[in-house]
Amino acid sequence: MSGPGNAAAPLGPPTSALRRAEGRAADAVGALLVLWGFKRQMGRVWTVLYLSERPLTAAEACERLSISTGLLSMTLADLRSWGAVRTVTVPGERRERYQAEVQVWRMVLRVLGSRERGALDEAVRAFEGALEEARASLVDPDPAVRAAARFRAERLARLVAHARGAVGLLRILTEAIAGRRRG
Amino acid sequence: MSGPGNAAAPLGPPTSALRRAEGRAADAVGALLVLWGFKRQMGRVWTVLYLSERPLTAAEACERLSISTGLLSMTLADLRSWGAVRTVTVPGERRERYQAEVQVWRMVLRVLGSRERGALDEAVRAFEGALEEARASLVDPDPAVRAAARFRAERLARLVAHARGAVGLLRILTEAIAGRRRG
DNA sequence: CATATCTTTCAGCAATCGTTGAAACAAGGG
DNA sequence: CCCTTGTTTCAACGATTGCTGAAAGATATG
Repeated sequence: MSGPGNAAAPLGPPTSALRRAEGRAADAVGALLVLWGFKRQMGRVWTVLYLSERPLTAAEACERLSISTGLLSMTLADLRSWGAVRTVTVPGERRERYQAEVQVWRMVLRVLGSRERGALDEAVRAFEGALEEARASLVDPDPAVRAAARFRAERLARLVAHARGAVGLLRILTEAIAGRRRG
Repeated sequence: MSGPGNAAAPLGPPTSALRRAEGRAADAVGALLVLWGFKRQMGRVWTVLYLSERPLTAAEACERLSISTGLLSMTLADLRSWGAVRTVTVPGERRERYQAEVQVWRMVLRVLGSRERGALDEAVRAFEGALEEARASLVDPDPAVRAAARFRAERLARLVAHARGAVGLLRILTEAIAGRRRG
């Protein structure tokens, strides 16, 4: 009991064009996720699972991606927290297997609907706080300060409006596509 | 000739509630941009300019943000390359002044329309390349390999479709809001 | 052309982030 | 209960990124 592929299912070809294809796709998704402020490995791991016809074990995924089990474990935790990967337990099997969420749009929108939503909410709070402080200067003895306060209050109000607008747009998008079939 | 505020216009209050408000808003925007894979200082610099009733000099911006002129210069280069900041030259003035793009939506969409567009195009190319390689294995002597190739080819095709769909959605969004007034 | 003022570039340091390998932890099976 | 197998956590290290200060590059002025 040592080879990477064992009992349960005949493993794919150890090194081949298919592996290269997997690697390319995985790196492409990884790069996309990095651009969007996520971790590269989240994209790579998800992709390898997505391109597998059956749930993979940790060892298999590590081997295909050339990463340590520690990193894989942490990355899987991230992915599960976004609902991008599910853990599958085969009845008589000891080790767990991991399976990619295949409904891509739904997954992406769920992330937008929570991560971006949270960030935007926080931004709104910050803008509103800043707006409060700016308004406090509307009654400053110095007229120049009052004028500056007016201007900043107006711009801060616009920032609040924009952030609120983005939240609204986000809600529309997520709700619109929430009630659909297929991913 | 040394104080941060000089001739041209009476400078705002050196330290005040308004400055705190600016700082809060700047940090909030910075955090948002980081989340989206940009540099924090891009958000901070843009915000300070956006909240100023007149274009600021480099020295003023550095002072408000507590960053070096070197960093400011690099950040301004980034911002200009995205069209988020304009350089303004006052007639008899030696030093330049910087002014924020105030049409926020337009600005955001221009960025999405180029940065994300480029990244997605690259992803599409990678997926298509991977798909080619997978298809090469469709004629493998080993039936198991052929089956694996079929599965991967199908999934890769979906990835291509999704990426293309995203590009399309992006184009719709940008074109839809490109022909609008206000930012 | 020399000088003064402002901007950009960049080598080097600082801080952050990513990754491994090993230890701790969990969950059966003898 | 111990041993085996599998998973998670985490300290330490390495790579990447961010920032500064100083030097080089511009540009106007005398």
